Amino acid sequence: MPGCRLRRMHVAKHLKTHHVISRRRLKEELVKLKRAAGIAALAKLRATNPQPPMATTLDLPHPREGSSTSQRQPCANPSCRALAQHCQGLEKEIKRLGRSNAALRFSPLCPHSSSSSPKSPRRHSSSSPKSLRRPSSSSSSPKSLRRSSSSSSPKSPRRSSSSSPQRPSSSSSRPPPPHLPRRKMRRRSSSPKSPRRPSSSSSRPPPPHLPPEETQQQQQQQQPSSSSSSSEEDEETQQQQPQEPATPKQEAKTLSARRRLPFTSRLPQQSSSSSSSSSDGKPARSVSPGAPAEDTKPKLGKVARRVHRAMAPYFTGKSRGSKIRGIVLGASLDAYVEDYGQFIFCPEGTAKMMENAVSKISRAKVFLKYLTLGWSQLTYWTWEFLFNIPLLKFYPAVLRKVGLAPTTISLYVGQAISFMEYFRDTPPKYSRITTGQTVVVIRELRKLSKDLSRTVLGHQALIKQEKGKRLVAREDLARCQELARAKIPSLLEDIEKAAPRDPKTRYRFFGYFAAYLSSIYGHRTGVLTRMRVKEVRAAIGDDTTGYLINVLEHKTVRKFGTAQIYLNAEEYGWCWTWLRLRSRTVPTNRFFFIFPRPGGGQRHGQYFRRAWTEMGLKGAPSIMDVKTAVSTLNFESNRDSEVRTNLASFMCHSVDTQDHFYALHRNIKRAQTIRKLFVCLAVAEPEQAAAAAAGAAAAATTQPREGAMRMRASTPNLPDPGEDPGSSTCSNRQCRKKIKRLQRLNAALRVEEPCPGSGTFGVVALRS
DNA sequence: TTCTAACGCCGGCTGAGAGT
DNA sequence: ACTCTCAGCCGGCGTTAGAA
Repeated sequence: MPGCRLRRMHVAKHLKTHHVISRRRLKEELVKLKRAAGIAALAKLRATNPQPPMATTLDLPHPREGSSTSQRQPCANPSCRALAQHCQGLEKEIKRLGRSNAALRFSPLCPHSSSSSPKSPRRHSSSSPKSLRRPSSSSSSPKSLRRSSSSSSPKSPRRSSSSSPQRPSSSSSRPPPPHLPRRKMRRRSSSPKSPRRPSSSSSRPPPPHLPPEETQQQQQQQQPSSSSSSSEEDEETQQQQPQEPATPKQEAKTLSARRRLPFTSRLPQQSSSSSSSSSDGKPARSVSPGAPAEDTKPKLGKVARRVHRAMAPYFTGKSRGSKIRGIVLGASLDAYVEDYGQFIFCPEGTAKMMENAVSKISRAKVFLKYLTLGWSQLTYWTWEFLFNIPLLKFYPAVLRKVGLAPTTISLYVGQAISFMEYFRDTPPKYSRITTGQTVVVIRELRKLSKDLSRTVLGHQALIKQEKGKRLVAREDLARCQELARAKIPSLLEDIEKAAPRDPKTRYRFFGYFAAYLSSIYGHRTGVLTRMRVKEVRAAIGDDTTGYLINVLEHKTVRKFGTAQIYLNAEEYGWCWTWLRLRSRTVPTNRFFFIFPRPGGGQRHGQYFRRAWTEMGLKGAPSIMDVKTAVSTLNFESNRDSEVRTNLASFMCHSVDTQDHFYALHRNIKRAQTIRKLFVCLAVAEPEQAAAAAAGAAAAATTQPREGAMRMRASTPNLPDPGEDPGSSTCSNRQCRKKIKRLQRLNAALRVEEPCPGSGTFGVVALRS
């Protein structure tokens, strides 16, 4: 007040002492002071660089305002500045849309401009009322958000879009938000020939997320869409295109992709028709149901297709990696994901584990990106987008559609669960999603994961089947050993003759040495690449007994202890020669094999393949293929379970694992033998059938699982299938009889007679 | 009938090879 | 450098059988 220099806390009380001013003036002054205090508080808050960034721009100089605000300094927070710019863009967009809306409202082609009244019926599932709560707008305060959500009845939930923040959600003057359910109702109620309403759709803001009821309905309505619906949808998506929330610069690279986001995309088959229909305002031409090429592909719901189109750009291109890593979710989400990354990051882990952690973060980003599709970026910070169960259900389907293998899809879902659990335990400060909702999301993801596991099992079987096609032959393994043994000494000589740091000869030696050791022991690549110099130097033994190298760092060290490599004197001599030459290469680490990066697994594999080809052996197997071959030979050659176990253990995996993943002994030959036994069971005399059953049991034990072994252990009278049945000294008469029968049957089956008919072989064999 | 230990299956999760 | 995908252990949980 003029003349008043008093500074005290209770200004309102003090002003009452100024009896000369009117009540009205007093009120005005108080409002001014409150506003100034509020703006000062906002500026103070902005200075702290808050996360999530402030939605209000009240304390910032506004371009349209005059000197009153221009005196204030612009915010130093980059997120706030970006936000302010974004808001400006949106305001422009609103203006532009307002103009086009006004133009269309008075257009003669818009007979339904009045039909967009809020009274139009809407259908909404009431299964998840919380999910129907929509964040209202970008610049609306949290209060307004709550108001809009609470004011809208469950039956008519609505969200004002990011592009029209000023519009009150209950305003009857504006066109209603484009609720797809309503659209569906319209479709049902109107005849297929009814003209569509470009005005309402064009002026409508885009739906910020996929409404659950739509996804459900669309899931149910998988049949080819009618011409009107498809064109309508198409037109709407086209018109909503410019209203997609802005994304940071990294996403600008995928701008073209973003333009194909759900609700912003055109269906490929419909693009031409849509443009024509929207231009002349007539219903689009019908699309032949059989015409689309997509009919031949695995079917996805409409929503899933759209989401797939939005997600696909992140999974395309030569390098699979870089795209999903570059996903930007906005300041609030990115900050949270960063925290999550710090949580899963293992500082003590290997380089590989760190890589895996990076991938895991990226997958969490994919999950978030997926759920945020269609939402305004300015409302991400509420995290309400997470609670979208119907959309969640499409997650595996969309991942499958972008070309991920079942195992990877399972991993994606599993890591989404991990992320959600972290979210449940550490909810972001401003999250509006309740713990109950988080639990529901996790439960849903677990269900998805469980359903996927069935597919994964089938996939694993297929993978193993594929491996069978490229199984390395026993002869090739033997030849590999022979050739590598002959070549390695000369390679070492070459290294000695070559320039000190010449990598060419060195890598050839690595390849041959890896081939040699792998073809003998079938170790994983990691055992060789992680073998340290000191471990080779510390090998146990001497020239007469040979040398044993214990490799400490490998994948299954916890279960099987050190991986062992036994070398004879000559082989160990190669190692010493290499260690002598190794120092000339200026090694950067303490591993026996030197690669640019510690480990260097993939390079090792390349050198191995190169050596394999140089030796003139068949195919181009990986080291894992050789491991598979060695495992298979173990199963085929060793019927003694103890020997098998020992060999498997030396390869640092269990017999079960070997049986499950590696050993390809369940081949056609074995199946043929078993079939013969079945045929015998069917056609032979009861006595012979019993013997055949015993034989079948023996044949089946070529895949001895632990259970089977236990079973045998509990029935000591039965001979081991590997040993000669006749050698059994069982005192049981019945048993001896049985064994003799078995002997006869085995002898009969050994007669390799052609089997022209499916059922005749057994008979012929038995007769013989 | 209930409790408990043993056993085996299967899901979860991590490590690592392969590919780009 | 990063991701995809396969490999493979670990632990939870259901089942079974023996003991109380």
